Amino acid sequence: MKAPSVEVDRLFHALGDPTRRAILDRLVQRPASVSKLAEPLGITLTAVMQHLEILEEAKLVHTEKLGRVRACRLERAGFRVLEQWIRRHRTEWERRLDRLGEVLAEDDNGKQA
Amino acid sequence: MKAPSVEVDRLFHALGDPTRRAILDRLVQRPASVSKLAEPLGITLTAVMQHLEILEEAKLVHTEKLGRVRACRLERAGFRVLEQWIRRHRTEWERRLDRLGEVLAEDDNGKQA
DNA sequence: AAGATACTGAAGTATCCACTTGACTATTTC
DNA sequence: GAAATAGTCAAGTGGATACTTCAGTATCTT
Repeated sequence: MKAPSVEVDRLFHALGDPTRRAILDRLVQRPASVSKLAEPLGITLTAVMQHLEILEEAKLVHTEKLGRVRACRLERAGFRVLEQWIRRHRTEWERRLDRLGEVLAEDDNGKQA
Repeated sequence: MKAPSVEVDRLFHALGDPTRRAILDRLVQRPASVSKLAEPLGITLTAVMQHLEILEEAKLVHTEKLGRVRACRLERAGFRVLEQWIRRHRTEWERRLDRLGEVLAEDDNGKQA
């Protein structure tokens, strides 16, 4: 019954590339066309397109072709998946780390021998 | 003045692999040795070691060799980087998405023509 | 001390990934 | 309608990545 992690895979993979995070940072400022996005990145249009596909699959970006221009903007869904993943993990994670803290404190006492 | 993104790179890259997330999920339950981690994964010890190196570089896991066993446990730092990244981005992200929402609402009105 | 256990290191492989080139298509704009 | 613009498609390349095997090396255990 475990959720298929493919969604999370795609998300983290998308976020794992600095060029893609740069694109996101750019789109936070304002929506943009593919060529506007490519300009400061120093890579070809084609490469940007490929990044955009990955960002779209991760539901971090939505694009839409209007005339000859492809308009790109942020999408909410991907970011929600990220927040959910964190929320779902934070609790157990913190519990485990707290328990660890206790153990390590004991270790430190023991270490004085 | 931009923070070097190499830390975030490592983090998202580490989280982008399902085997590594499985290892983390395992370590949330309890600390474990390399072979205990390898057991349910169906891959070699060596492969697990390689994943562990990546998780260590991302500061998600700490390992320590005790006798002939390498003890693996969660580490706080990586998770903190993740939470910080989100916190730092959430605000602008939400602002942008809200503004988008307005624009899209307008579009929807316009669409009725 | 001999054997088992738990890794470790080096090297190899197959696949993926970011990126390119170059030829092409669809839209403006003149 | 010709030229410029904005993107698209197919194919290829080089370097990472996720593994593997196999031959060690420490560290228990008996």
